[in-house]
Amino acid sequence: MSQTVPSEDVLRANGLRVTRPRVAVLEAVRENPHSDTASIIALVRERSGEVSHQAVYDVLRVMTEAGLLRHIQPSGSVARYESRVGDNHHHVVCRSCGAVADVDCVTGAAPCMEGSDDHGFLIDECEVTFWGSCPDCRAGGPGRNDLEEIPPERKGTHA
Amino acid sequence: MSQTVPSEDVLRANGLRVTRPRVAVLEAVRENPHSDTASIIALVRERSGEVSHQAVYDVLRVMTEAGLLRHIQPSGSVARYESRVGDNHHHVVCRSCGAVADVDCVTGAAPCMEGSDDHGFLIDECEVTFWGSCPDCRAGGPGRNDLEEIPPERKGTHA
DNA sequence: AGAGGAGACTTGAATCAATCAAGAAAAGCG
DNA sequence: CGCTTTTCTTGATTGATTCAAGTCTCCTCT
Repeated sequence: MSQTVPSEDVLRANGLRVTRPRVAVLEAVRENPHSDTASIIALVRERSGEVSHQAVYDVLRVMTEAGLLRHIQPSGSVARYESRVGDNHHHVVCRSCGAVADVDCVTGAAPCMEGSDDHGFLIDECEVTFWGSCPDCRAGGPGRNDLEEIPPERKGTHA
Repeated sequence: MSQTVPSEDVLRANGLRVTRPRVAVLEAVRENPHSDTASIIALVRERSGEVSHQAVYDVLRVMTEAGLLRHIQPSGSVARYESRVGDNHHHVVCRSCGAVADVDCVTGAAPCMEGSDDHGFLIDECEVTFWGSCPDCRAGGPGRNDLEEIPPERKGTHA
């Protein structure tokens, strides 16, 4: 896996300068996929001492534009980042605690591009988000955060 | 279509009190699908005189919980609402101007529920967002807003 | 029809993610 | 080794959304 390539090399290979904040952000996201910005800032500071929040925002934007990171933002959530890019995967989000997990899309190569009328849009990406409850929340288990229950806006869609 | 049912009746039928702000919000969203909250506030005030922004937020939340409205929020966008609920439709969003259009999902009844490993999540909804450019933006036409080009975070997904 | 009470609205302040701006620091080049 | 450009820091600001307290009004029950 490319996960073993040192972050410094990844940065250089993508034409990005190697700085302490950048290395720290990349490693934080690699090790903690789907983290939000606040968590990433905390992780970066643990790892690398004081770094301004602005630097983290800048780094996340630059690395996302470079294709090193992917930015996701389920409804009602703040921005989250992951280092798994370039493949064909989607996400499942827990309505109760906001937990996110990856879902490979196995239904053929382009299952969702078969939508009917595209209204003349030129489509380049299909993003799929599954909503439900995670194992911990269903069990009322330890992983359950005391977030407000996120209302299922329209249950039964596709089910 | 149910579009012809008076908004007052729709509210009553769903156990919601009939008030001036509620009627105005429902009609505004019916006539302007995919509007954001600020636009809805403006439309409501045109239609019905001064109404507090808080009232509009409250009404939108209550009507969404009641299943009368659906709330969508593509990455990087503010909350948007539509009155088309209960069916199996998705959205295509323009990266340049943010325009949203409806897309029926015709690939069988539950095309996207066939994701592989669901990590133990109990899934109740599958939300699909297509990203691309709308006809106006491709033409550089009059519909083009001067929004910053939203970077395609990972082009080619599913295409 | 009128009163009571729960629910809805208004006003005004607060929160919080995210962005903007200007100057200081440092990465990488020659 | 110094220069130039990019990046980082500091501090302020924006803007959507939420919170809180008080007033109003829709609906029901008599």
